[in-house]
Amino acid sequence: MRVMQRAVADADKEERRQALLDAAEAMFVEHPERVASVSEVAAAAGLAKGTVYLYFPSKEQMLLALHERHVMRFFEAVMALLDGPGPVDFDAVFEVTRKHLIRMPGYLALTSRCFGLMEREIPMETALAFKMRVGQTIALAGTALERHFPTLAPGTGVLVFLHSYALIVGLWQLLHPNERFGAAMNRPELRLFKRDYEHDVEAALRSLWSGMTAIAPSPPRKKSR
Amino acid sequence: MRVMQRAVADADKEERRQALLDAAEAMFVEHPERVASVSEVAAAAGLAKGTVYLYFPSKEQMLLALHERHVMRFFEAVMALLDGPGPVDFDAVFEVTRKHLIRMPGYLALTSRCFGLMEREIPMETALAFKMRVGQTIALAGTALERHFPTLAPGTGVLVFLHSYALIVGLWQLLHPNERFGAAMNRPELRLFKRDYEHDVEAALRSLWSGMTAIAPSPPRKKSR
Amino acid sequence: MRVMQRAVADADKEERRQALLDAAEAMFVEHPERVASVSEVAAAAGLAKGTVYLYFPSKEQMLLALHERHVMRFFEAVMALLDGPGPVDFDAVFEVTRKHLIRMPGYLALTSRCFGLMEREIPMETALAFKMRVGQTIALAGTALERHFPTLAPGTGVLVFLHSYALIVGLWQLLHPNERFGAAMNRPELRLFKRDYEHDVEAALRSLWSGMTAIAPSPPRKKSR
Amino acid sequence: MRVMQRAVADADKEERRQALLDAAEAMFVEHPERVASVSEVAAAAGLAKGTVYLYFPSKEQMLLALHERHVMRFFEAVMALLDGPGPVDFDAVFEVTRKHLIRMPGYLALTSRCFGLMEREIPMETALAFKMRVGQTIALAGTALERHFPTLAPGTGVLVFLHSYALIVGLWQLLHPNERFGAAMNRPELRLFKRDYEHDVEAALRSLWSGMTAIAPSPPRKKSR
DNA sequence: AATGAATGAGGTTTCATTCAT
DNA sequence: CATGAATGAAACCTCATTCAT
Repeated sequence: MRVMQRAVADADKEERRQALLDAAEAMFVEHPERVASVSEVAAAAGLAKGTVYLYFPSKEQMLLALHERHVMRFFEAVMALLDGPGPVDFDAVFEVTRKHLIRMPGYLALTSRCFGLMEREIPMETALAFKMRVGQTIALAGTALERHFPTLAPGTGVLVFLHSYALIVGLWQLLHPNERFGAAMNRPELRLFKRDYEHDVEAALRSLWSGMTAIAPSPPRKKSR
Repeated sequence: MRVMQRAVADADKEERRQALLDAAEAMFVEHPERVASVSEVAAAAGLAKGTVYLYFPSKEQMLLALHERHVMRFFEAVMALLDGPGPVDFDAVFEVTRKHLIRMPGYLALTSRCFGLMEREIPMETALAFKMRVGQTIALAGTALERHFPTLAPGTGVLVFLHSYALIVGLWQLLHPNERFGAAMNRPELRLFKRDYEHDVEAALRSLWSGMTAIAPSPPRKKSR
Repeated sequence: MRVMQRAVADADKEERRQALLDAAEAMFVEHPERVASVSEVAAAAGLAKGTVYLYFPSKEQMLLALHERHVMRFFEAVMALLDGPGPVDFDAVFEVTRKHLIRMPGYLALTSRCFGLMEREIPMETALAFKMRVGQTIALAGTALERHFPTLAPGTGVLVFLHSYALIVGLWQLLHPNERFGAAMNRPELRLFKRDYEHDVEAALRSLWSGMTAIAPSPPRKKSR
Repeated sequence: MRVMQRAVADADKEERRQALLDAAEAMFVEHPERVASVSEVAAAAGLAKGTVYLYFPSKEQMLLALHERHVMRFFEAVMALLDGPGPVDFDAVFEVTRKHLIRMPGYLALTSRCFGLMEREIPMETALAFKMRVGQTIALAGTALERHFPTLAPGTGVLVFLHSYALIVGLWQLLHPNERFGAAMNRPELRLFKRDYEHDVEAALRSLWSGMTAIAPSPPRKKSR
């Protein structure tokens, strides 16, 4: 029985908690189509199954914590941009989005797989607390966004995030590259699905934002990949 | 052992197949948060568990068939509109969308739950064939759409459908009403999530289309609910 | 995968159900100190783990069913005696008791292990229904007993069974032969526990009955083993 | 990490040991239907899980120690009565029994739950030593009892204790009030199980003793509750 | 001595799928 | 064709025990 180094200090424990989330995320990146079992996650973190339950009350709550980490990191970055000194336009926001959301491989897999899935077996109070934390964060970001886009009516900033988020997640589900099909995707009939997800999402978001903010839906100034 | 009337003629068999899909759909409508088990579906169709496997090679493929039926019915309706005699604008398309997609409760639950989920255990050829059929249908609809919206560049009609579809599915996941929270959703901090899905989706689609077709993102002429 | 002969007819199913109870009982006889796992019971019955759940909704309910079978068989035998043509005295009742209760190896092990243990995880309605069935059976036997022991005040016949039962179970727990101690039990200090359970239980019951029925607590007419 | 004051002196250690037993007993009183986990017991004693293993080699042996404490305290009280100056009759002994055994809520729960259960994983020598200590104590009490009940044949005093003990434990298992059934216990079919345990046990013991000592099974002189 | 983080065997239950009837 | 009994691979979670700190 090989026993892992113990996390005694609170900081160490937090680190280990994060390591478990890292492991779970890695499993999602590797196999976006399935939710790893608890033992797999534990093994990936170099820990034993039971140890996971020292850090999370249940598997579902571990996944919820991972999801929250994703969301919060994204909005931290958004807020850093919006509260920062520089000018903010669609491209700036999209840049943050691309980095923290679109290109984070585990993010969308978890998000789309666990919407609703997660809120089933999770204690209601836990689920509500999660929703409240996230809701307030998004509300803040929405308000901040309105400061930079004067055409946004008050209260619609939050909608921009909501709709954009939905579009990103939805498109990912439609288009996310599926390696298993490999060369077969080159058949002409499948052209439709062999799209460049990142490019598409940018175009779609630009359209959406242009509709919502009445800015011109001009094409990106440069190829943005 | 009560034995169901046997389906001998091909037409009877098709009918029974559809009955199974109907049953599966009904289960989704009733419990959008979980995938019914095979025996539940069979029982709901008045058949026995084993019989399902006479009509579908696996559970996953049954769900895929249901999904395909959804998609095809929607696009049939879209094509009927686009190929019909009348004028076509956003509102007309949205009306079809509302009826065949947004208000079909089982549709979105299945779609969001099974994107990717399904492609896992499904034989590659089956999955590809499905994708090809759907892809061609969407391509046709896209071309037809371009005839009615002259501002759409060639090849972008299909994108309108793709992006709209993504937006609808994504928003549903974010906002679809979750009965289990009940009164708790009235807390002010949760205001953000207590939205009117149908109204939001119309607004979001209007914004997206306005961006994509350069039509004016004007509000609906009348309250559209 | 070796598949067991299928039980299709209701009679076959009941037989298989009984076979599972037999298997569970056999495990108790072999290892009275532990409750066998579901797989062990299934394997002992020549079935797969999952099959057990076709016949019992849960492990606990299987054990409860076994317990009920024990109790019912015992009271059937008692009723056969009490309703029979012959005269009935303590010795006659004890003889039935010895055969169906004291010498049934799995009976007492299960009973003492599962009193209270079982009623924890069992649906309340199930537990109540069980109690009601058993309660009525004992009440019947109590009334029948009063017919044969005129000194029993009305309503006390049932108490005779209750107290006797308690005495038997309690004594078994104190004295049931524990093979693991083997020769060590011969140490003089352990003389107290190296009793003859069956003989003791007879003496104790005789004392109890003599007190309850005011019959003479005379020793058995002949060595009763 | 809050570290408890260390127990260095032997007296302190014994005190801590007793505190653990107190805690375990308290858990039994609170939840007679389940055996508390080691960490629950430790927490109830204000100690950490690992500390338990400084005082007891295993959980089972801790429970055995608690059981032994119960038994010994009871027999101490019995001996105090029997060796005391006053006259001794059934009522006097029953009074001690009621106080130290019948009304000790944790006592019977532990006893019935752990008979046999405990002797499984306990080293044989430990189990034997326990049995020997208890055996000698009971033997002493039995002899003392014979001094007060001249009708008891030599060597039968110990049997009175053994059988009484069995009756008390057995009846408790049958009748101990089960709160979870609540109002449902008022159904007429369940009348049988809705007995007054303490009253019943007195009546049963009186019958048993009357049979064993040939004293008259007269009812208690006054309502004994 | 005291702690509590880490372990992992062990147990119950679900359910997609097979196949004898 | 239709049935549903049988299967057994997963999966989650608990908790007694160990041992580094």
